Amino acid sequence: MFVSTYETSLDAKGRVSVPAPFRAALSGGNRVFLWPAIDGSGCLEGGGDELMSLYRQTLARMAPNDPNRRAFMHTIFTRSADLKMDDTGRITIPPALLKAAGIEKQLVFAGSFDRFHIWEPSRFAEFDAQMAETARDNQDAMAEPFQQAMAAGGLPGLGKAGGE
Amino acid sequence: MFVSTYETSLDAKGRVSVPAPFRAALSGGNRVFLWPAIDGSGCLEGGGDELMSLYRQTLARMAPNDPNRRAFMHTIFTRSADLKMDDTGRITIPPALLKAAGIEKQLVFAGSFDRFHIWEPSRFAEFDAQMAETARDNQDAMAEPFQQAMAAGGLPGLGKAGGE
DNA sequence: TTGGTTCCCAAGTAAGCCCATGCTATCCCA
DNA sequence: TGGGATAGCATGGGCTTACTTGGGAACCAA
Repeated sequence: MFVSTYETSLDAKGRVSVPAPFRAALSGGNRVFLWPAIDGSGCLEGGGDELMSLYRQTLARMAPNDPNRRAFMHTIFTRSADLKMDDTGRITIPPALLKAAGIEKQLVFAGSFDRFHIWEPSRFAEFDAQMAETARDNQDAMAEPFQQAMAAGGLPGLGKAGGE
Repeated sequence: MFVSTYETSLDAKGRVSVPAPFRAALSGGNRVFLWPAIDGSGCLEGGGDELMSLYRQTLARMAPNDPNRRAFMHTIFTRSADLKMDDTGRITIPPALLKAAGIEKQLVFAGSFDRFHIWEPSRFAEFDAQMAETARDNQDAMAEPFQQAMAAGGLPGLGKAGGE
C-alpha cells in the first residue's frame, strides 16, 4: 500500500531513489511503470507489476472496437515508461516525463493507496491545498460509504460487534 | 509487452533499429510484420510471430464465405511486409509503407501492449494529444472495467481479499 | 558491370550495474 | 533517560556492458 509523501531530488545523473516504503509496496518487484496522469493534473502516475496487470485485465474487459479502449491503451501503455530499479532502488525518469510534470530537480513522491504520484513540489503544494479544501467541504460524500464499510467489516480495532 | 515510445530515424541506407525493449517483447524471434493500420489513422501497425499467429486463429474462426474475412485477410496479410531483423536488430521498411505513413527520416515507435505502431512524428504528436483528451474526458468508461478487474484479481499490494 | 541487399565488423555513447561512503533512525544497554 | 552501537537507507562515483549507428565487404539480380 502506497502511503505518505516523500520529497527528494534527482542526483547528478538524473536518478531518484524510490522511497523505501514504496519499494516495499511494490512487493519485491523491481519494475516501475510511470506515465503522465490521465486526469491532466500535471503529475506522473506510477505503479508496479501488479497495477499494470490490473490494467491489462481492464483492457481485456473493454470491447476491442471501443474508441475509449484505444485512448486508454495509449495513455497508459504507450505514454508510460517501463523502468527498472537498480540495486539501491533508484530509477531514471525519462526527460519527456520530467518535462510533462515540470520537474527539474526537486520532486515529491505521493502515495495513493494502490499507486503513487510524482509531483513537482510547487504543483504538489497547490494540489494538496485544493484536495484538503474539497475534502473538508464534502465530508458527507465519505460518510455513507464509510458507514457501509464499517457495517460490513466491523469497527477497526474493536471487532465486528464493536465490543471491548 | 510493448510499452513506451521511442523516437529514432532511418539511416542512410534506410534502416531502423527496432528499440531493444521491443525486440525483447518479440520474445527472441527476428521476424517482424508491418502493415498500414486498419483503422486508417495513418500509421503502421506491427508485431511478431505471436501476434500473427493470433490473427491466423482469428481467420480460422471466421466463416470461409464471410466477405469480411476476405477484407480482413487482405488488410493484415496481403498488405503486410514480412521483415527480418538483422544481427543488430534493424529492419528496412519498404518504401510503400513509409509513404503510406508519411515517414521520411524521423519516426516514432509506439508500444501498444500486444503490438506496436510506427508513426511520422508530427502525426504522432497530433494523435497523442487527441488520445490524451479522449481519455481525460472519458475516465468513467475505464473506471468500471478497472473496478471489475480489481474485484476479480485483488488490489495491488493487498492480495485478493484486500486485507492487511 | 551496376545497383541494390544482406551480412558483418567496428566504434562511440549511453545506460545499467556494482561498490563505497555518510547519514539517520532505531534499538539496546547502562 | 541518555548514550553508544548498528542496520538500513540515500547518495555519489566508477566501471562494464550492451545498444545504436555508421560504414565496408560479399552476394544476388538486372
